[in-house]
Amino acid sequence: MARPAYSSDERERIETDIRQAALRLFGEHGYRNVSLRAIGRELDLSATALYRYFDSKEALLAAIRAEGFVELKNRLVQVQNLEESPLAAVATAIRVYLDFALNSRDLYSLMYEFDQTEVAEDPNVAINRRSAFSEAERMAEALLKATNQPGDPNELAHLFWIGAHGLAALALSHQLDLGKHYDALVEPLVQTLLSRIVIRDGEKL
Amino acid sequence: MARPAYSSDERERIETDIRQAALRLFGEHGYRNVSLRAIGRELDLSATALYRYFDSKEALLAAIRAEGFVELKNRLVQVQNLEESPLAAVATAIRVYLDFALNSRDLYSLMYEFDQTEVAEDPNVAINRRSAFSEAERMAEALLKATNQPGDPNELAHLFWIGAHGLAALALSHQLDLGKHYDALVEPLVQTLLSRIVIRDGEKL
DNA sequence: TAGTTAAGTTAACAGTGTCAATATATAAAT
DNA sequence: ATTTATATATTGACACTGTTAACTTAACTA
Repeated sequence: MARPAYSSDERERIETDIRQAALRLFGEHGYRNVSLRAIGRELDLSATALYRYFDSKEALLAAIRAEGFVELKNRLVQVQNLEESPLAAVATAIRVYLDFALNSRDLYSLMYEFDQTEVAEDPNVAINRRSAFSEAERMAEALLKATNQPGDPNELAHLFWIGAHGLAALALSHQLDLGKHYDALVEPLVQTLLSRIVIRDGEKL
Repeated sequence: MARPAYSSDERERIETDIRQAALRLFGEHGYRNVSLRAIGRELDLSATALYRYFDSKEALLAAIRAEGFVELKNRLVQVQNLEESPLAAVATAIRVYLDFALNSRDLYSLMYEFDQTEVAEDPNVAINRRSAFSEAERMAEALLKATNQPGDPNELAHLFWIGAHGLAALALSHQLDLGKHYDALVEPLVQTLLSRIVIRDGEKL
């Protein structure tokens, strides 16, 4: 009996290489215009070899999406670990979210692309997306608790997410030059979102 | 010398038919999965005949996008004509925007899809998009004037747009079930956005 | 009637995602 | 050491894609 020629680590490494090469090419030329053959060429593999790692081109895209939400979640977790007050955490998180969207715009675009064959989202993507969002909920919950106010953490988290994503999406679809209007828009947006929370005297933003 | 066999009206009609058939198919199966042959089949035309009306499949998509922004602008204009107070106009406009996004979700998705070959947007799309946005600016300006407050109408309009689009985008990418949370989310969002404006006593929303 | 030309078709091209058949190499079993 | 099993990868093929060039058709004017 034969055993796998590749160790689990090696396999994972190749899988990651494929994801990264694909992400770069998708970002450069657009998902539609990147062929599996082109991805394979980048890694000295044939197009069909990719099928050992992903069921289809669409599945490869889903894997990239899923990993993007993991990365986003990690950054949001880190914010909570570093920031002390819940209020500061939320304000920083919104900036971190925007940095992620704008600096990894290829990845972020793929994560939120609407144009999917099926209305149903890839299950793995959905899980990781919810996992990232739950960090926003945790922050909202902490904020409500700290300010001693009633309110639904889920609803508040949605408001934050809506604001951050709305800003990012407009910036990415050429509707907004964030480089130019960053301070003029991000500040008021954060302030507006936080205005729903009564800030205690002396609390620092 | 021969003259066009089709009148200008007839040509425009066919062009519209193509756009509509393409939009429907794109919505059903996704842009990537709809071939020009499939669009032609729908209209009893060969795929190549479409090239008499659009330079490429991408140009057909751009035409659909452009027309979407015209429709959106028209609805925003209508809101201003019907609503009396600037405050009511803004609140209604946000709901109209969301209705448009959710009821014409295929069209709206195409309008805001990130995945474009070129970073440069189609010029015609850009013009119509700005034209729609300028209606939001007009409303913001009227609102500031009516409440007798300082502030940049452009910045305020951006905040409205960010909120509306952020909400719509999350709803469209499966992150939000607006049918379930419409009241719970749209109301607070509108309130939050309007909280930047000091509302005079007795003014009706 | 002849000439001009927009509208549409057909045939072909290079390139696509994907699958079946095949080769290659490595680890275990004999 | 040789055989055997099997994960990995390649090759060749399939139906289909967007697009172009060459061609046909039909309607208008001169």
